Amino acid sequence: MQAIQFFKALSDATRLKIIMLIELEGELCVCELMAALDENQPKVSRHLAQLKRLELLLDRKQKQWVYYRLNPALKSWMQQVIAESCQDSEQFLIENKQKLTSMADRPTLCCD
Amino acid sequence: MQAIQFFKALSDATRLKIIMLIELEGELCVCELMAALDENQPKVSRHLAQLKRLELLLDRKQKQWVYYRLNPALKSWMQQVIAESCQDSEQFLIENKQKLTSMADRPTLCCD
DNA sequence: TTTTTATATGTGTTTTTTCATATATGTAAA
DNA sequence: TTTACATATATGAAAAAACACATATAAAAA
Repeated sequence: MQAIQFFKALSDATRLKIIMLIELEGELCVCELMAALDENQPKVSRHLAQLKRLELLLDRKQKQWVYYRLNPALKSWMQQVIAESCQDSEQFLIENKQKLTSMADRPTLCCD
Repeated sequence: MQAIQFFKALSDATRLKIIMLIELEGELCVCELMAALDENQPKVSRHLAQLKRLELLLDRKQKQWVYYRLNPALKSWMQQVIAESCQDSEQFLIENKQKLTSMADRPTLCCD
């Protein structure tokens, strides 16, 4: 992936928040992202599909849930950008982290 | 400036190239950017105005030219992002660097 | 099997972004 | 002053992106 595509992927608030929340949590499924972002399912799903198509995210299906994680094959400067911008965006994410934590019936990852 | 605005600013090829060329050259005026990018004046000017409004660039007038440079007040992670993406974009910029170098009647900076 | 929950996608609309053309400003030289 | 040139801005059209709604698929539960 080229720099320009990378920046385009991060230039939408929904996608940027998805990337940052996954950076913080390691892995999140669609319904967790819906709760954290307080957005409807098709909207979240579409942005995830775009990020997957661009190979920023990988997905993995477990039972009825699809979990998304950052693609470890991302160029390292891009991984750094995600980590650094995330550190600088406490305020940008504060509500979303709160909503994720207080989500009802949050699926558990512990048991494969 | 927040991360989202920063990524939006870099998400257009013309703006990204402007930023990268200025990173490489230190300072460039509108007519040099027109030559390097092979784009018309209003287009270059509009993107420069946007980058200046976002405080990514500062400008300075000398004779009839307006020179643009990176704003040194930019957060350091943002400066790093510019430097790193620039290093990773040799191919993206190769024609533009060539066109800048071979520009006819390129204004000189030496004499204030 | 039927129902429920989770996720994905097709379609039409709205919003945002980009761009070309026209116009304006400011400076320097004639 | 006028003119010429470099640069800046305004406006409307076109293109691209994001959106909502409806529907489709798939897996789990009843």
